[in-house]
Amino acid sequence: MSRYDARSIEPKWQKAWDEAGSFAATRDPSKPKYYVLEMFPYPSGRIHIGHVRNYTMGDVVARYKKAQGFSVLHPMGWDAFGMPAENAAMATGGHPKDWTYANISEMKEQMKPMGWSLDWTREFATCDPEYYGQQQALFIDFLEKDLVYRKNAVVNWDPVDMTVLANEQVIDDKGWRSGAEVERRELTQWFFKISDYSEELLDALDGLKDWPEKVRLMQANWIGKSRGIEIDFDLTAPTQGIEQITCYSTRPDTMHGASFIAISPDHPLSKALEADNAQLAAFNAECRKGGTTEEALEKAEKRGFDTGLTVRHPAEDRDLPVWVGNFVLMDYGTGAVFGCPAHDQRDLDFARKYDLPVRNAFHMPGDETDVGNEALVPDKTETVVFVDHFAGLGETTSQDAIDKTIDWFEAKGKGRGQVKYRLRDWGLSRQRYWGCPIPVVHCDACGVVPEKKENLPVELPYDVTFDTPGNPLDRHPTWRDCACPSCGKPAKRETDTMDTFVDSSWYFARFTAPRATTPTVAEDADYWMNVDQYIGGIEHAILHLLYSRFFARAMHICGHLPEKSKEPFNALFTQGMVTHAIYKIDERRLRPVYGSGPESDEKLESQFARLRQYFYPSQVIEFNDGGVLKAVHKESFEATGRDPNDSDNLKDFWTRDRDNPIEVIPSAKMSKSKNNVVDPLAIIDQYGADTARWFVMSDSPPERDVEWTASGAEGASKHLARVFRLAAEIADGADTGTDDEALLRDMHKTIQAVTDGIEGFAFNTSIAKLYAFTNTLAKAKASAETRKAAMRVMAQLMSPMTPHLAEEVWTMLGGEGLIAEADWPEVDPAMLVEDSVTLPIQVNGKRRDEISVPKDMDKAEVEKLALATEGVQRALDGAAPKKVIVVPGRIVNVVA
RNA sequence: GCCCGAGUGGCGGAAUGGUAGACGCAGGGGAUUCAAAAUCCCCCGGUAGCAAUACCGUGUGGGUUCGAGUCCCACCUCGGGCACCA
Repeated sequence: MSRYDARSIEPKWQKAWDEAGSFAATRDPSKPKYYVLEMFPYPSGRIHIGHVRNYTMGDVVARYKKAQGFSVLHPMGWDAFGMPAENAAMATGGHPKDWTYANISEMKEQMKPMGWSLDWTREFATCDPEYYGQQQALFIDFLEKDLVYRKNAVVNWDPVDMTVLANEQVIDDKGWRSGAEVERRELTQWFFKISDYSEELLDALDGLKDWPEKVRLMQANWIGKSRGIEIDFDLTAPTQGIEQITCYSTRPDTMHGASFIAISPDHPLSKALEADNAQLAAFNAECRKGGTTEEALEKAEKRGFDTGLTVRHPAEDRDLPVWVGNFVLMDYGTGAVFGCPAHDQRDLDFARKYDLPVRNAFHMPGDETDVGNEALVPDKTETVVFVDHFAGLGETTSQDAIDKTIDWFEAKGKGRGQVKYRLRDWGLSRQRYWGCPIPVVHCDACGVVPEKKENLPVELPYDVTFDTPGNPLDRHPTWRDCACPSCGKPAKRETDTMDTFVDSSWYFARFTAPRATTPTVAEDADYWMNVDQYIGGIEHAILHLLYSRFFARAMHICGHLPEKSKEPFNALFTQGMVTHAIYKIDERRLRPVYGSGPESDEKLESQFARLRQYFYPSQVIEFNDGGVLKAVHKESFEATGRDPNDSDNLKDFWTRDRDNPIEVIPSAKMSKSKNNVVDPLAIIDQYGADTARWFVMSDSPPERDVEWTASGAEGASKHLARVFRLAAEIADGADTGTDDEALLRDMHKTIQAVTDGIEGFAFNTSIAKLYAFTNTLAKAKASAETRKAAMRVMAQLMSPMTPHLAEEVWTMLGGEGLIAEADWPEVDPAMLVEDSVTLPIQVNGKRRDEISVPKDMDKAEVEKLALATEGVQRALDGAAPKKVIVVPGRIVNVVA
C-alpha cells in the first residue's frame, strides 16, 4: 500500500486544475455568480501564517461555492505601494520598484504551492502603471464631480530631517531617525469629501446585515453623529475686531455649570492675541509640538493659558474667563468649548489645576452633594435633578434636557441646534515617492489643472535616489517640470502621491475587468459585483472599509459602478490576527549607548539601534528567567561556543553582552516592522500544503486571535495520513458488516454539520466533525459499497480544506472527474431524524440522571419516568418535588 | 485618554438559556515489534473516595431565571483601532 506523500500528490493536482482551467472566472449567464475576496497582501516578500489563514478561509468558501454550482470569482493581487519599499531603499540603496517586484515574484512563488483556487490571470499590483493610471483617471473624474478639494492640514514635521513623518515614525513625540521633537506643521493637501457622505454612510450600515455587528458599531462610532448646539458668547470687551466666541456643545443642559471658555491654540482669537502677548505665543508654540494623532493629543497633559478676557454667560447674569487649552481641537466643532467641570472629568481636572469654580448643573435625585474630585457623569437616560436651570427644568433626564435647552436657546435666538459628525474629510496627499502620483499640474496662469486623460498614466520616474530624506519627486526637475495641459506654458507637476488607502479602495472593482483601458467595464462590473464574501483582518474594520464604501459611491457617481455597488461588500468576515512574540532589544539597556562617545557617534549609534531593534524568531534563542521570557541573539551566542541548553549560560550572556539583551513581548500583532512574522514555508516543506491548510483551519475559531505555536502541525499531518490509509483500505476492502444504515445516518449528519460550519465561518467545528466521522468510518460495520460511498463523501467534505488529498482519495474510490468540479453532497433530511432521545434529568439545575425516551413522548409520561429515576430519588431524599419542568426533546428539571 | 472586542482543562477550543469541557494537541498506561518508528486500544478539569458518588469549577464580584459559559450591572486582564503602518 502506498503512503500519503504530499510532495508528489500536491503538484500533480495543481497541474490538473491548471490544465482544466478550473479556477479561471468566466461570465456565465446560466449560473449564479459568487465573488469571494480576501484582502490583498502587501508584498513583504514572505508569506506569513496570517496570509495562510486568511487565504485558506477564502479558498474554503470559493471551493465550496463552486461545488454548489456558482460561477466563482476568486482573484489575487498586490497592495504594492507604501513606505516599506522606501525604507528598504534607504537602508540598502536599492530601488523601491525593484524591491517591490522582486518581493511580488518571491511571494507568488510561495503562494502557488498552497493550492489556493485563485484566478491568477487577473493578478495585478497597485504599483503597475496600468492600475494606477486608471486610479488617476478616477481622481480626475472625482475632481470634475467636486469630490476632491485642497485645504490646509497639519502633518508631523521633523525639523532635523526636514521631512514629513508618518504617525508610526513618530515615537514618543520624536522623529524615529533624527530623535528630534516633532512639530505640527500646516501644508496644503488634497482631500476627498467623505464627510459629505457621513449621514449616508451611517444610515447604510443598517443594511449591511451580513457584516459583523462590532464592525458596524465601530464605524458608527467613528462617523460619530451628535446633536448639539452652537452658542454665541459675547466678549465683555471686544478685541482685535472679534466680538463673539462661538462654542459647540453636545451638553447644553450643563450650561449652568459652565465656569470657563476654552479655545484652541489655533483659534482665530488665540492667533490674534499672540501678536501682543509673547507668553501666549510661547504657550501656543509649545502646544503645537508633538505628534498629530488623536491618541497623542488626548494623552498629553491638559494645560491652559488665561487670556484675561471674559465673556458673558448667555443665559445667566455672570461672566466667564476665556482660556486657551491644548486639548481643544480646531478641526472639530468650532474650536471653542465651554468648560463644565462638575460634569466632565477633563474639565474638572483642568478646573482644579487652575483653581476655577466648580458648579453642579444637576444632582442625582436625593443626593445634593456637590462634586469633589470626581465628575458626576450619569448616563443621559438617567433621571437627574437640575439646579436653577434657566429654562426652568427640574427633575428629568439629560437626554430630554438637552433637547429642551436647545429649543430654549433657539427661541431666544442665542444658539443654533446642530448635527455634527466626527468623521473628517480624507486627506490623501503624501509627501512620498512610492505611491500613485496625483495627476494635476500647477500652472502660474491657470492654477491647479488636471492632467489630460490621454496623458495618463503620469508615471513615476525611475531615476531617483533616497540618500536624502524627503520626497525625491520634489528634487526631480525633469519630471517635475512640464507643460500646462490647459495653456501649454511651463508648469510644475504635483509632487505629492496618494495615500495607499486609495489604492485599496477600488481594487475589488478592478478585479472584475483587470486589463480594461477604463477603470471598470459596465458588463463585467454588473455581472461580478458585489463582492459576495469579503474576508480580512479586523484591523481594517474602520478605515479601509469606510474609505472603500465612500469610493464605491464616488465611482457610482462617475459612472464606474452600478447603483447596487454603492455598498460593495455584501458580507464581511473579519478574521482574528495571528499573534506571535516580539523580540526586541531591551531599550533600557540601550540608553547608556547614547551617552557614550562623541556627538556624531552617539547619533549614529542611536540610529543604528533604532533600525535593528527587532529580531526574527529564527535569530534568537528564547529562555525563561524566573518567569520572565528573555532571549539572546543566536549567532552571537553560538560564537561563544557555550551550551545553549544550559539556561545559566543564556542568563549570563543576556546580562553581560551589551548588544544582546533581548526583551520578549508575548502575543503581539504580527507586523513586518516588528519582525515577528512566522514563516509557514517550513510546515509546507515538511508536511505539504494540505497539512498547513488543515492545521490553520482546525486550530481556532477564525474570528479569534490566535497565538502561533508550531505544535499541532504534526497532529494534522498524522490525521491526513490516516485518512489516506483509510481510503486505500476501503478502496480495495470488503464488507465489514451489515449496519449500513448507522453509517449512512452519521454520514448525513456529518454533511449537515460540515456544511453548517462552512456557512457559518466555523471551520474549526467542520473539521472537528470530520475527525469524528473518520473514527466512525474506520470502525463502521457496513458493506464495501456503503463504506466507499461514505469515503467519497468524506473526500468531498474535506475538499475545500485539503483539496489535493481529496482529489487523490476521490480518484482511489472511483469518483468521476475532478473533485474540484464535483457537486457538493446533499443531505437527506430523513436521515437526520432520530426516534429516541436521551434526556438529562436535573434536580435544582444539577444533573442527577438521564433517561432514554421516544422523541414524541408526552410531558406527563416523561415527568413520571424522570421522577422514578434512581438519581432523582436519591437527590429528593423522600421530599416531594415542588415543580417539574419538562422541555420536550431537551431536558427535565425537578425543583425540590 | 476615547471607541470596539476577547477571557472555558497543561494547550487550541466545543456548547439554539437546557448533561460544561465535543474534536484535536500534549501527557499517562497498554497492545504490536528482537528493538524502534509507524499504527491500534484505554485513561486524562480539581478535591475526597477502593468504588458508587459527592462537592467545587467557564477572569473577579453581584443580579435575573426552574436552570447562566451564554442574559444584565460593576470591575480586572489582554488584544485591535484612533484618521500618514498596511
